[in-house]
Amino acid sequence: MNEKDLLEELIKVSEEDSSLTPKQAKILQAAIETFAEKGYASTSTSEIANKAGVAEGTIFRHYKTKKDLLLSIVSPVVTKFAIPFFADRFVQDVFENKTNESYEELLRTLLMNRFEFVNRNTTLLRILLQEVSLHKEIQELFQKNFLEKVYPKFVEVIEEYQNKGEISKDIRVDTAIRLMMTTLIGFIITRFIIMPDVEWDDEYEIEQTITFIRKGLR
Amino acid sequence: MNEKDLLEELIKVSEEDSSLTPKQAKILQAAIETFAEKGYASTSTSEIANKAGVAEGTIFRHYKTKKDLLLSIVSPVVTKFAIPFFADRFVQDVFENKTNESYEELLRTLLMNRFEFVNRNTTLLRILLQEVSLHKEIQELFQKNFLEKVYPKFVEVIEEYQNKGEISKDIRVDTAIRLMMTTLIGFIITRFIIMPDVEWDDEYEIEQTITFIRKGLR
DNA sequence: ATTAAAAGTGAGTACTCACTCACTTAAAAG
DNA sequence: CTTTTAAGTGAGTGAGTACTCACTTTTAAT
Repeated sequence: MNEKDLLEELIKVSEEDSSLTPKQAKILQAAIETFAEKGYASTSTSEIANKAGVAEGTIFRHYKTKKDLLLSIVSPVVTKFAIPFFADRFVQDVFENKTNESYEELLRTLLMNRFEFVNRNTTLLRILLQEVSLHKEIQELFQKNFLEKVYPKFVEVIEEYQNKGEISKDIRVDTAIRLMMTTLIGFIITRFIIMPDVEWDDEYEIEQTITFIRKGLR
Repeated sequence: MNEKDLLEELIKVSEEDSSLTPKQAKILQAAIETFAEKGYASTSTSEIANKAGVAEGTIFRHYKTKKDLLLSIVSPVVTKFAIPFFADRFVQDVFENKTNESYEELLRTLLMNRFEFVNRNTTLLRILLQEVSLHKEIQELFQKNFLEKVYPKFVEVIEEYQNKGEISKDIRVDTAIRLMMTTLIGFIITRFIIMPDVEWDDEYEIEQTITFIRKGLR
């Protein structure tokens, strides 16, 4: 049901201009399902072809290698996960001092934003987490996006709210970023990857997580 | 250099009574190195045999299947990571109300204890993290150890310190455990797996992490 | 010294792997 | 309608793959 959602999202994302053929979409869908279930290395191209209802050669018409197929799935997830961290209008306003809102609102927006993203793309995140440690191409993508897009913005935020007195000046900026991010990401991974089957009171957990960070850094 | 440490630790652990032959130790060492580097599925038994200086058949003399070899490496890590969470004497004292120390000391002991363990066994943790999502045998081991060994102890701790007024009673016990654990584990994984190459002021980071949790849950 | 059990070997087995290529079919361009 | 380009096919290929087994060597027990 939400399989379609994520595929649509990927289709939109992975090929900026050119659109995919129906068979190519089928290949992506089959690859995503199988990679998530058995891992990249244990998935054979013949299995993907079978599941997609396509000849094996068709895969290699569109993707030079099997690894190419993996990267075409995983790369847009990395960038999409990093970039919109700060694409939200409210967040941009905060950065440009257009609001006097406390950073509680910033945290909430940030967390809910990424929460929804992962909720819609759990399968893709699972593949990403499984493969990131084995493929340096993915690691480099991660590093590039983090260093260029996410990290500098976080430094701004922390420093600004240190000046406003909402974050303690006793804590180093890098340490504050680390604590904030591991709490946010730790929550999302626990919620969707480690324990997706238990019943979650999402609203409550989100609020408690925000409070935890606020009080922890104060 | 610390490769020997971890192997020795594993040897002690993996075979409770019987000792390993030299060749079997070589096999384990080679398997650990290669699994960590390329992942379990992309490592061939012939490669392990080569690196260990052993005939391929020797591997299967000691381990029924390749997966058996993986589990013999990973299983003791799971239990060793979970059990001594509370094996430390001080921590036991705390549980049995033999001390009036604040839970700041509990947190510090807990964190430093696990910090040192992972420091000595980073390679093994890397393999564990890589493979846990693909092998339900490992997942079950995890779940069993967590539910039986770690979780109940954590419930005790949280409730006790809620009564002592060091942890807010407004927060659900499960939520407090989640926030505490993701912060601790998030730090350790960031420190040793994600960013092992940057220079860390470990003492500082440990203290800040403890302060963060304390203030966050208060 | 003899026997029995365990450890070690490496060629062999049946099978799977990612990838190729000569070819057919469909779509787009002129 | 004709030509060009792209999409799709599937049998074929050589290089592995995990694992077996008949055999040799080493160790331990009597």
